[in-house]
Amino acid sequence: MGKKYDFKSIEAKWQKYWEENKLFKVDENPQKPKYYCLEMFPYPSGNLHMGHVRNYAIGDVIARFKHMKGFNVLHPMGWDAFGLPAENAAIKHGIHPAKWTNDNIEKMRTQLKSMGISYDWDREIATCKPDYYKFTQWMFLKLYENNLAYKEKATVNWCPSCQTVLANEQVINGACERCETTVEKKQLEQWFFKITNYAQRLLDDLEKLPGWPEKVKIMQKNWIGRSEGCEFSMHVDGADETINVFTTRPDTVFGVTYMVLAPEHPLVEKICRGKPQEAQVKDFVNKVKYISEIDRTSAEIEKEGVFTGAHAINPMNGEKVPIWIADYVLMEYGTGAIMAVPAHDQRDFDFAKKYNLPIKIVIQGENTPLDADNLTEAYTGDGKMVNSGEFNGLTVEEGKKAIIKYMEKNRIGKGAVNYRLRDWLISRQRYWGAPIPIIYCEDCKTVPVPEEDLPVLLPEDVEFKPSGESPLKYIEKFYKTSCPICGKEARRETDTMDTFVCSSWYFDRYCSPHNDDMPFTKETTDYWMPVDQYIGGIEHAILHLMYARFFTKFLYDIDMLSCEEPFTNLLTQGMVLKDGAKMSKSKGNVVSPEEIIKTYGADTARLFILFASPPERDLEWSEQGVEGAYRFLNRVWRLVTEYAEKIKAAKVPPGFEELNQATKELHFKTHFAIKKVTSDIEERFNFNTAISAIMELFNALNSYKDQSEQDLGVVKEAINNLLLLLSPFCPHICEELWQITGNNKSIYLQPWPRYNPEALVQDEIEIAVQISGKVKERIKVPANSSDEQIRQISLQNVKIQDLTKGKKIVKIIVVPQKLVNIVVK
RNA sequence: GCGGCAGUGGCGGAAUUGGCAGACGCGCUAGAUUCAGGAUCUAGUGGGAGCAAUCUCGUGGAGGUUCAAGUCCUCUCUGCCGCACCA
Repeated sequence: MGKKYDFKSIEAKWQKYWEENKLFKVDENPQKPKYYCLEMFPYPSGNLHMGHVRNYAIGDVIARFKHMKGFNVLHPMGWDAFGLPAENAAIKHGIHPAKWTNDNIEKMRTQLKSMGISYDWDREIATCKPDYYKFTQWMFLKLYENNLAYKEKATVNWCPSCQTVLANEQVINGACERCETTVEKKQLEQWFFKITNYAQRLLDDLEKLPGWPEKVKIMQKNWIGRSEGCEFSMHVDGADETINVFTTRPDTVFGVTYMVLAPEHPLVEKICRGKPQEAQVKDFVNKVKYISEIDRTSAEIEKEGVFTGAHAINPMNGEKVPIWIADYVLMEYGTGAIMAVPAHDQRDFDFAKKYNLPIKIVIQGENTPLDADNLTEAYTGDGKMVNSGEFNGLTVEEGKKAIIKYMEKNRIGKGAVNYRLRDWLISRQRYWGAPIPIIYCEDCKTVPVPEEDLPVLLPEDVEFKPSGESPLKYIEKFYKTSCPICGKEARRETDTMDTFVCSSWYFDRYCSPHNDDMPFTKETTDYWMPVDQYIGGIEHAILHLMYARFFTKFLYDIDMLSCEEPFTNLLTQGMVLKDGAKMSKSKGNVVSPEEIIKTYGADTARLFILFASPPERDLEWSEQGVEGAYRFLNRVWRLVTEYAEKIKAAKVPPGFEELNQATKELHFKTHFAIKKVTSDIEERFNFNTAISAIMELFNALNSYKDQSEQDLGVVKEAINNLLLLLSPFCPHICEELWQITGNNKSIYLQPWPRYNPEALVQDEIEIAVQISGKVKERIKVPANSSDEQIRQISLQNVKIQDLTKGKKIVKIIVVPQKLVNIVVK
C-alpha cells in the first residue's frame, strides 16, 4: 500500500518548486512563437471569490497547455487597485486607502498563489502604485496633446451616494452601477475623452474580431448605435432663427405635420417669448426637469408635450407646422429637435393622436390605406412615396438618397451620421484614483503638467470627510502649485481619473512592467501584443472592452503600438451560481474558495469548476460535484502509485503489432484520449468534455488492471499520457505522480503528447443496422470493409433477414463506418 | 418593443459535419468489505409494458422537410441577458 493522497503537502511542495525554479518566468524570445494569455485583473477587494477561481482556472489551463505545445507563454497578473471601496473603508474604519489596498493585495496574492496558477509574478503590477499611475497620467497628457481630452460644462450623471460623476456606461437603468442609487443630473465642468472620434473605427473593426463572441460584438455595436440619415434646418416663422433636425427618414419629410424640441433645447425660451403659451411652456419645462431619468425614459409612460405658439417652415414644401416641446425628445441625442411624421413613426403617431395633430401619409405600402383616418398605427414598412411632389413614386431607399441630394444641392441640409455613443467622462471627484495632470493658471489658463514632472503624486497624509467629499480639494500642499509656463501661483486639478482609464492599457504594461521612462517599450509590445486570449466576465462587454479598444487605437495612431486591436480572442465566462442565484453576501449563498482549497485542495477545486460546465455557460456550484472531483483524484492517486514501481523499469514499446486484444484496446484508448483532449482544449475550450475523456482513459486503465496478462509498457504509456493530459487542469498532483513514476524533470517542461494515427486504426468496427430508420441490430465488420460489403453483411444477418421477411426492400443507405438503413415497405 | 442566448434523465451536462440520444460525473438501488458509519470495490440506473427475449414512448409544444431530426424549416410557449422614447 502506498501513501495516501496528501494534497496539502503536495500542493505546497510544487508551488514552492515552481517559484524557486522560476518556471513561469518569461522573456521575449524571437526563436519561439509567442502566446499571450491574459485574465482580467481583479479589484483587490481582499477576498478571492469563485468567479475569480473560475476565471483563473480557465486561463491557467490555456497557458499551461500552450506552454507544453511549445509556445513562449506570457501569463501575468496584477491589481486594478484604485477605486471607491478603498475610500469607503477609509471613511468607515479610518484605514488609509493605500494601506487597505496593499493589505488586500497581500491577502489575495496568497490566495491566488494557493491555486497554483502559472503566473510570472515578476511582472505583477498595481495601478495604484506611482510607478504605474505615472503612466496613466502620461496617457492623459498624450490624449490632451492630440486634442482627445477636453474639459467642458455638461449635464452629467451624479451619484449622490458615491459623491462623484459617472460615465454614461456606468449608469444602469438610471441608477449607479456600483451602489444602485438613483443618478441625478448636474451641470458640471468635467474632463472627457473624445472616444466619439473613434466611433466609426470601433464599429468597423468589430469585423476584424472573429475570435470574439457574437454577443459581445452586438452589444458594442448597439452601444455605439450608428444611424445614418440627414441633418437639415427649418426656419422659425417670423423669427431670425433656424432649428436643426436630424432624421433617418428624409424620405418622409413631406409628411411632417409638426416639429418637436427637447424641453432643454436652447431655443425654447426664445421662440415662445411673449406668446400666450409662454407660461404653459415654462411650467412644462420645469416639470420635466424634476422627473427622474428612469421615468423620463420609460417607454411605458405616455408622451407629454405642449405647443410653443411658434411655427416652423418645412423647407421642402414651404408648409407651416407648429413647434411643440415634448418629453420624448432628448437633448442628448442628435440635435435635440425632430421633424414629426406621425404617419410613419410610432412615437409621433401616438403623440399626434393624443393632441389631435394632423397625420399625413407619404409612404404607400402594398396594402396600406391612403387615408390617414384609417391608420391605426404608424406605417414604417417599405413602399412608394406619395404626396411628395416631384419625388412621388420613389421607394423608401431611393427617396432617402434623392431627398438628401436635393437638400445638399439647395443648401437645406446634408447627409449625416449620428452615434449613440457619447464622449467618455473621466473626471471623478474622489481621492483614490490617478490625479488628472492639469494645472490651472490665471494667465496661461489650462496647462498640462510637463511629462518630466510626472507622477503627480497623491498626498498620503489626508483626512477623509464622512460626506465622502474628496479630501484633495482641501489639501493646500496638493492643489497649490506654480504654473509650469509662467511660474505664477496656480491651482492643480483636484479630480482624479475614472479607474477604467487605468485598466485601458494595463495589458501593454505587462510587456515591460519595470520600465521607468515609458509606459511600455515598443520592442516588447511588438513581440507580445496583441493578447492572444483574453478571459473575463461578460459584465465588461461594453465598459472595459470598449475603452481598451479605444486606447489601443489611439496608441496605434501615435505610433506606440503596432496593433489596432488589443485582444485577438475573447472568452467570456459564465457566472458561478449557488442554488440558481449569483453568489452574494446578502443572499448568504457564498462558497469561499479558501475553504474549498483547504478542505479538498486546489487541484480538486480547479477540476470541479472546469468539469461542471463549459466555460461560457453559468455554473451551478455543487458540493457533491466537488467531492466527485476529489474522489477522481484519489482514484488516480491510488492507481498510479500502485503501478509506480512496476512501470519505472518498463519501456514504452516502439511498435504495437503483437498485442493481445485488451492491451490493444488500452493503447487505442490512450491515443484516442490524446486526440480528444487536445482538440477539446485547442479548438473548443470545452474543458468539461476534455476532462470526461481523461476520466474515460482512467476507467480503461482501471479495468485493464484486472487483466491476468499485462503489458507494462502499454500501461506506462497510458499512465504517462494520463498525467500529461491532466496536468494543465490539476498541475500539483500530476507533478507529484510524474516524479513518483520515475521522472525527474517537471511535467510542465514536457512536450504536449501527440497521438499516433496508427494506434487509432481498429481491426473491427461496429455498425448500427436500421430498418426504416430504427436501430434493430449492431454488427461487427472488419474496419476496412467497403460500403458494398457492409451492405451484404447486414442483409445476411439472421435477425435482419427475419425482420425483413415478406417485406419489400425499397432502398438501402450506407453511411460509411457508421450505419446501414434498410428501408422496407 | 427590439436584439441575443438557452430549454435534453432525479441533477450538472455530452452528442463537433443531419446518421446508434443520454458520453463523463453526481445522485439513487443492490451486493461485497466493515462492529457500525464513512471510505472503497462490483453491478444496475430515461419513462411505460413484460418472467424474459423484446416492444413502445422519449430532447419545452405543434406542424413540416428527409431513408434518417436534439441538430434543418415554419409557427408557438417558457426562462435568462443586453438595449430601450436614439428621431
